[in-house]
Amino acid sequence: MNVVTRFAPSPTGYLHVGGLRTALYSYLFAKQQKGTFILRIEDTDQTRLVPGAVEALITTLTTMGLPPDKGPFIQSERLALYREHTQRLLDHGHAYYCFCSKERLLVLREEQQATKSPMKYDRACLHLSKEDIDQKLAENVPHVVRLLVPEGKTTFTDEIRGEITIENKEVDDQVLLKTDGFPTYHLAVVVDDNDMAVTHIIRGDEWISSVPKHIILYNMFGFPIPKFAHLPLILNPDKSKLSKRQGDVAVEDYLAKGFLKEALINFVALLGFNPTADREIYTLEELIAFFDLSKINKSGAVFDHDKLNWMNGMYLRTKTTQELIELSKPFLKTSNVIIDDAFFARIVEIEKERLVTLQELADRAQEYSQTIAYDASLLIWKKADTEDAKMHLIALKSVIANLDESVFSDRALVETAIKKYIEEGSFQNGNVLWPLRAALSNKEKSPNPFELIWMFGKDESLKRIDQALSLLK
RNA sequence: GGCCCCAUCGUCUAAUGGUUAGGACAUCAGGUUUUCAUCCUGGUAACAGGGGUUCAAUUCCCCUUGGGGUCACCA
Repeated sequence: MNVVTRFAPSPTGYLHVGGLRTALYSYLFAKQQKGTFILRIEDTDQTRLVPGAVEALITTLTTMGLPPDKGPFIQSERLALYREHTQRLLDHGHAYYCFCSKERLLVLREEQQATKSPMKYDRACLHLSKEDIDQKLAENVPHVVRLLVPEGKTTFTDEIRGEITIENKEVDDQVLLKTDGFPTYHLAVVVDDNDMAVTHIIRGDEWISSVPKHIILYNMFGFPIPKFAHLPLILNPDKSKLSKRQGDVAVEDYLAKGFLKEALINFVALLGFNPTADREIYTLEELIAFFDLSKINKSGAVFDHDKLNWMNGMYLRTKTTQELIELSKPFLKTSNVIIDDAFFARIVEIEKERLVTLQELADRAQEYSQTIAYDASLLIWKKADTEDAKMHLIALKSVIANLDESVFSDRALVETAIKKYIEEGSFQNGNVLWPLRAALSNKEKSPNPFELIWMFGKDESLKRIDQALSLLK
């Protein structure tokens, strides 16, 4: 049997990280089984249309390396299909018209809440006479079509959780077709998954309780029932369902902050699944090879930003300088950093190993291309004094001024030259290197002075030392 | 509240009817180093509780507790 999975988000305008993982797992499984990965847009709620959302979704999915094999199928373009199926249900008495107003439903719900009885539709419209119904229909009274949930219970086997049974009396007579003629999720999802021959429904845990409605529909239509795999939720640090209120949830936001798609994919893949338990870093290809629905965890996973940061740093460090330059271009642009290519290349080379995101590269570029305001006290090493710092900086000025340009081709050569000065004078490293580094960076923490000299070049280095010296009176 | 689901270090997780319960992130302490980062070494840290079953339970069963999800003409 040809495996078909689908990712079926509603078009909210961005891709939620939970959605990313759902899409990823669906993609991994389809690829591993040599099957088909479908994208379907669930836009049956006309009150929540977001312009451009479909395009944004496809763009993000594609840049994340998860392009669908088929689709996008747009539910709002398939209304006839849903109506047709609704009619079938009506004809067989599996569904019924409901003319109840929203006000009545609201009152009903409040009553049920007050009396602590089950929150279900009371089937007031189920026993309407044929004449009544025809008349209301003829008068265009607003109405919906509801599923007539049969008695009994519904059992299904989830690929991740095993057998689950829910009493049908717990299931509401779900609205299938809304007043506006659009289907609800429950109708559309069943009709479409069948129509598209989806074999494995991989989706979030929050859908588990509505599976009975779907199974009931599958049975009423006589459709074969697909496999279900409900993924554990991705959680906030407080263990609630990952939400906007507690940080970024949009994949686009992470991308914009300078997280790499590889890191995001890798990180999210490990939320609820552990391919081999002997390492943390996996390529997409490896994930495809190792993916196993039965090995997915049952419990929710907290989204740990610290680990994402670490992982992004790991991926960043595997990139070549040239790759990092390319990757950081959009960040330089949005941060309005104009910088010389060769200078930026050196910044990348040096900052590479202390990077967490690409945005930081743009930040560093900005800092290093600005003239700095000095904090004179920073120039003095804790074990030395002003006179000492001044003496060394003056001496170093001439050391650097006399360096051949060829020395600047290699960080190690710069280091050798400076170290030679230290050796010949039998100085302490700190006496020389601290003021030098501080003069160049005016930062308490920074790359070492050799790297800074190499990065800034002779002129800028001398200029910065001069500036520092002018403060040491 | 009804129903459903879940339960190993702070977090992500591995393993097993008999193990010193392993790894990673975070954290702490050392080493390297002028500082930071990297890197190296080491440490702290978990089987929610109670009953069973068993020669033996973290592992299997039950209960409790805790957490989560869901109860829309939203998905």
